[in-house]
Amino acid sequence: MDKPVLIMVVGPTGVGKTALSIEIAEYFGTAVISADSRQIYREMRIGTAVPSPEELERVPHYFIGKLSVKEYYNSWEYERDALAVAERIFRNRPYAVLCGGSMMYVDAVCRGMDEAPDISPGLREEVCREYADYGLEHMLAILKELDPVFYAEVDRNNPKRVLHAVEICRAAGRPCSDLRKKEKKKRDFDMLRIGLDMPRPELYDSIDKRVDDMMARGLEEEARRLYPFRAFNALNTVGYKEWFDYFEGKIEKEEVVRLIKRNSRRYAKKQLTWFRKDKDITWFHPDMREEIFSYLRCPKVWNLYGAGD
RNA sequence: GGGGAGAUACCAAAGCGGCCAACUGGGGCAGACUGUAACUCUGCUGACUUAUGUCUUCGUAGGUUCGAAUCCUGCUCUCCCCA
Repeated sequence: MDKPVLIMVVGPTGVGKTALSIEIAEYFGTAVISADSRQIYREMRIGTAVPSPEELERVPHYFIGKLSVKEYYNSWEYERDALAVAERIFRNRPYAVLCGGSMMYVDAVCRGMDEAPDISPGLREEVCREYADYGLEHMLAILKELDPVFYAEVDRNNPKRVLHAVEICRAAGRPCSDLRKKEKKKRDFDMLRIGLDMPRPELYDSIDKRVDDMMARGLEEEARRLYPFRAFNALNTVGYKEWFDYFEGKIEKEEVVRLIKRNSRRYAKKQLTWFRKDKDITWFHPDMREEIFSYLRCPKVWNLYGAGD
């Protein structure tokens, strides 16, 4: 019962996770660990809605602007790094706040990623080329041979998943299904999961407004600066990739804005789908500050009577 | 006032006698997803309901036909051209 507590604030993009997480961190006198796979890149600020300088002043933040878009990073590394940071915070504080909408990063902390080999750029390229030259059917045949178990369960329409499985099998020298364990990893802290959600029209409206705000603050310029790096995975991101088509004269500027809004809405939906599966999350409307804080002070009572939905 | 074109599901837009509950796109909804994940992939989108089921739809009211979104007539509305 004396374990430290990781307070997690999750939810779709644009609900207001940042503001809440800072309030919570201030209240408990602790720091915010960002679980956002794009705010981690320092060149992407406007389009990823990083906390403002004032907000960053209020409370220590981790994983904001830590990397360059040219650096490779993944959820496995995030798990390792985030746990290390949490441990450091817990050395002299009983609480920490984890805030983010990157499903897989949150999962990495909650459940943990299984061991897997590193994929060298060379191998990745090789597999990509095979796919380009011979097609998905060919890659499926390879996977079937390397790992019949995984072959049976992959989404065979999904090239990315298939290719990645092939990569892992080759790099590991054994079936990738061998590497997957079904249990969650043990963590030496408790977790309190707060989900933020609001009625869909309200959420979509908030997203639209935020995109307009990004436009006003110079998103186009930011994207233009990053255009040379478009091939890096970091730039395969809503709010940036749409611009690249515009820079190449493929679409109009109005269309860019429309697409960013739409893709943000879709992203928000995917996040909700993902987080809904986690039955340990207690959901709140972001305006329910009193309820949220009383839940944080006394989570057991809330769990007893059921909070949120 | 005269002539012409058109009215299709949330929007746009195909269909022009049966294979149509109706192509396609947009928008939306739902879901999958353990090392690229703001990625990548899937399903649904008339209702009831989930089945190779029933019912109600293609401006509206009638008609022709075994059978109509598709043909004919009246009406309503929209658009374009000439006055």
